[in-house]
Amino acid sequence: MNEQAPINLEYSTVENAPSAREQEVLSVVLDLMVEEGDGFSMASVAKRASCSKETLYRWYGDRDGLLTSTVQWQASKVAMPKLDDANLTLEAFSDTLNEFASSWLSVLTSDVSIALNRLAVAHAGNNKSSLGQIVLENGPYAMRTRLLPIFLKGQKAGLIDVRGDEAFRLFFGLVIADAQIRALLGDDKKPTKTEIKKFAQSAVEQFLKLCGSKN
Amino acid sequence: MNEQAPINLEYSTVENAPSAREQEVLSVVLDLMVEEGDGFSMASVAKRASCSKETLYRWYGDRDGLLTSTVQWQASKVAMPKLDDANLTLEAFSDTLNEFASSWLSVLTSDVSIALNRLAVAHAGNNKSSLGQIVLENGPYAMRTRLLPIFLKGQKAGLIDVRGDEAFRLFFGLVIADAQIRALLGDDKKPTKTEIKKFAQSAVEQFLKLCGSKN
DNA sequence: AATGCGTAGTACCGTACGGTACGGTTCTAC
DNA sequence: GTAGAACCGTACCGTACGGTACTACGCATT
Repeated sequence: MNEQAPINLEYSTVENAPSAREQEVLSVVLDLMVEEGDGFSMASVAKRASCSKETLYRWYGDRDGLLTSTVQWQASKVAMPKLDDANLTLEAFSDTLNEFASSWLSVLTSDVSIALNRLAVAHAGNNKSSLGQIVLENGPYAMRTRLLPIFLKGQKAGLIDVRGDEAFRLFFGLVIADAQIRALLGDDKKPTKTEIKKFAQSAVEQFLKLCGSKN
Repeated sequence: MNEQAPINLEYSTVENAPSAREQEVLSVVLDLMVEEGDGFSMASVAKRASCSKETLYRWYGDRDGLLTSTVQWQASKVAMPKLDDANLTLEAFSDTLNEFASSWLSVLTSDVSIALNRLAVAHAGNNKSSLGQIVLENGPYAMRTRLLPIFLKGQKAGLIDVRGDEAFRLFFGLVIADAQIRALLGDDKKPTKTEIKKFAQSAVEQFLKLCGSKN
């Protein structure tokens, strides 16, 4: 999914990590999602992955299970970014936020993330599966979980002054703004690398201006 | 699946306001969208609207035509907010933005809006229809078109100092933040009326703090 | 060599749904 | 009053797809 993973329990144990062959299958599913959205059939997966439908059903139970495994696998692939350490300068704090924001925007506007989020949004609408919840937990919630400690460090270092949940909402808004929903709706004007850099930098500046405890 | 709809010309012209009977049908479609997402069938529409499927196909050509008409009808219902007039005080400007923000957040987190956006996002993924474009134009783009004149007036009155497109992105982010995507993904923690008020007020404050030309 | 497991490939089944056809009824215009 | 259109209700058709069953084959262990 668009973001990283506070690791999925089913895959957090060693023996549940997908094998190489399974990863081939899941990778095919991701490709098909990007190409065709939710419309791809089990047969198309089997054909492109050179496996039988029976195998798909034995491994994943049903279509929803396959989708769920794919989403969780993708979530598990995003690496956890390392935080910065003890004595924190405004410079380092700002840089960390900046890098985080850039990476976040890049991921959210990537083809895979868009396809995954579209799928999750669609499934959240047909009360058919829990993909919406899964993406929600591995997307916005995970980002929040990751950012809060950073904000906390910034606050302890006296660099910002704001409650954590407000800080997250503010940071999300400044960084992402309308980029994600526009991408999901099919806006073809996707931000370029340089625009992303610019957005991120601007967002961090604004964030610090609003939350900075300089005054 | 089906390619082309023999689009009813009466609905493609300007004076295409749906009749009362048609509004009954479209209203049923909206209800079913909220209840079942994209999953409802033409038969279910016909049954609940007490009309025949043949009528649906005669009026709308195909399923996509029905969805398109519904989306456009819903879009046409959103009233244009009136701008404020000539000599502009900071107070009035701020109030206008505040009301706009509240209303915007309310709409975006309403059941109907969520259902429509889910549908549009899903269809933007299955390159099957142009619903994504339609919602994009009647959603973010329309909001932008509506806000830009307001920003311009504020700028001419010396209340803010920022380029229009940047102002829109900033305002969107501050007001909406993660509310819409969370709602689309099925987050059950929808903002209450009072939270919306608070978010809007806070967003406008922050907007003015960042764009205010007082310094 | 024989046995057995896992899987590819494919044929098959049931169902749901988009779209059409048609008989019967109501509304409208002349 | 009558013709014709619109419309309701329903039966029907074709197809696509989820899911299952079955066969054949590769490969390992014995």
